[in-house]
Amino acid sequence: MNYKLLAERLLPGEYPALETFEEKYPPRNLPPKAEVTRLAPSPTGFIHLGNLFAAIANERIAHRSGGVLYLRIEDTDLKRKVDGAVEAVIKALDYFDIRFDEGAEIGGDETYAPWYQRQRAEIYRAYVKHLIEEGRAYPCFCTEEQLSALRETQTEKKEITGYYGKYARCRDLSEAEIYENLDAGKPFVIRLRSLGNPENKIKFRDAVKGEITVTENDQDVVILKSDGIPTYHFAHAIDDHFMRTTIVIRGEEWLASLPIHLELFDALGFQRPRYGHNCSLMKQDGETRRKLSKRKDPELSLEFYRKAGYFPRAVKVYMFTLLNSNFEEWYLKNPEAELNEFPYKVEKMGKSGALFDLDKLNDISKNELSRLSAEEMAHFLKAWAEEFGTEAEKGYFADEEKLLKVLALCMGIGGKKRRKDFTTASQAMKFMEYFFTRTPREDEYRVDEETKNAILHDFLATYSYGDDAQAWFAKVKELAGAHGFATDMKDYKANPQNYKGSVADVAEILRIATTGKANTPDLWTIMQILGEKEIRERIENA
RNA sequence: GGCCUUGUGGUCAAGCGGUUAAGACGGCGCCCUCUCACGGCGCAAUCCCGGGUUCGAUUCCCGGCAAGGUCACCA
Repeated sequence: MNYKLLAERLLPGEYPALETFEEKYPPRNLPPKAEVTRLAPSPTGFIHLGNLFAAIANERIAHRSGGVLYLRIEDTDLKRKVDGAVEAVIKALDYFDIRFDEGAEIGGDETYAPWYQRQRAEIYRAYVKHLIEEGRAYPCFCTEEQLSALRETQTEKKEITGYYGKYARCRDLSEAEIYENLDAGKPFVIRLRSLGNPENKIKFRDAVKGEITVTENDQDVVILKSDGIPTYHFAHAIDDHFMRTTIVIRGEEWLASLPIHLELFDALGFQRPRYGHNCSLMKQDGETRRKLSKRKDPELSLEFYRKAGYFPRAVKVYMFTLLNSNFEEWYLKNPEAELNEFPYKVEKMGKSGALFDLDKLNDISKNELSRLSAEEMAHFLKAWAEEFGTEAEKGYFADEEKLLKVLALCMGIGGKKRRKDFTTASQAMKFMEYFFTRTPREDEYRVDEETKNAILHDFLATYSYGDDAQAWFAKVKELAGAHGFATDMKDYKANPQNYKGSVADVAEILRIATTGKANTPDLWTIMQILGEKEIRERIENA
């Protein structure tokens, strides 16, 4: 068979000599240990935790080594395209401090552009043509129906499904048959003529999994679709070669197609990049666990965290704890250090899929939020409220002085003890609510109406806004004693039968009367912020 | 089903032939305390199973089992 002629018929026209691509996209001029990594999403615009997980890994590996992180868009499947998706991806990752050095819609060094695969058609086709000329690729005229029929019979016979060996019908088409099909105008795809044998096991060193065994590929996979666009596998080989990727960190769902990629790199005569397959995030689902799924699990979406008002750094810290097993210990020892100072190691990446643990994230969130200054917290909350808050909540930011006071109180900023009352911005807004509006009573008084009224009345009678915390509490104690409540907690615990209750119960009445809640931060401070007029009004109406 | 990966408390995990098997989250209890939150102290809870190798296996080997992934002209 004259492959040269066939190639010309299949992909007519002049293509640049292959060496010109090598020259056009030369090896990068980087320090010896620098790694080039990438993120290669398809333009669906949906970016999720799994993406972020991989993004952080790739970003750290590139930037810690003085290398490059770039963004490539895998838009070979038109069905997946969504407008504005690329910007959405960039924005979403930027929220977590992940910046690309170059890539689609980013620019940077243009040497390795374009970053949209659809714009790289010429390169792919040149190589496909070359493969055809070498007899390593061939046209396949099988229809979708034929292919699914094939799959069915294979399944029935309990054989491995796919296009390989004796089932690769078009592989051994005669020259005459091929031209006959072509002349008839039948659509075709180009398949790789695989030379592999699944009996052969290859030892492969995965950067995160370590030594693994892979089975040689024998599938004649499609490399060029009937629309003239390459499949992912082929584009991956070409692009990661010419964009000079040194290491590919991707989800372990790709492990199964690794044999294909290895064969492709070899067939093209390219040096393979290193690969690291990281585990996927799992979720407990009844008895079993499964991969977090886009349809069932809202917490997979990054948007979920933004809406709820999780602090971006908190999500990132959580990702780090899952990504590198020694991160948590390091962070405990270096609480003041920048996240980027952490010595990220590919070898420290987990080998098994971790269950996504919201409790853990929440704990981290509390801690991260408690590290903020009042100003930083105000800034964060304001940005959140503007986008997601209610009208009332937006109003909290009108009186900045008061807001900062509230925050200082809520978080104990400036004081001896930090409070950790909330994990998200939306919780924080709820937490601060009673400072800004009179909220409906959430907790009920645990004393009868008469006692309550008497206590509130007497409290107001002696209340003085100018009292300091100690003087204030002394009065509360006095009030407690006058109404038959214990003033000393120890004594109360020893002899509860002697009293109607304790100062704690009296304080609770005052607390509910002013805030509507039985549990709040320090009452005296709250009263100081609210102001005398407001306190009196609230208590009188309680 | 074939192929691949993984298997230490409820969760994330350290561990690399000899340990009282770290630590964190969660749970429980106590202390602090006007409530809550914070903080401090403490408790319970783990090496998937079966064979080897070895004086000794969580650790090495083999075999099961279980879980996950993947088998497209999607990525």
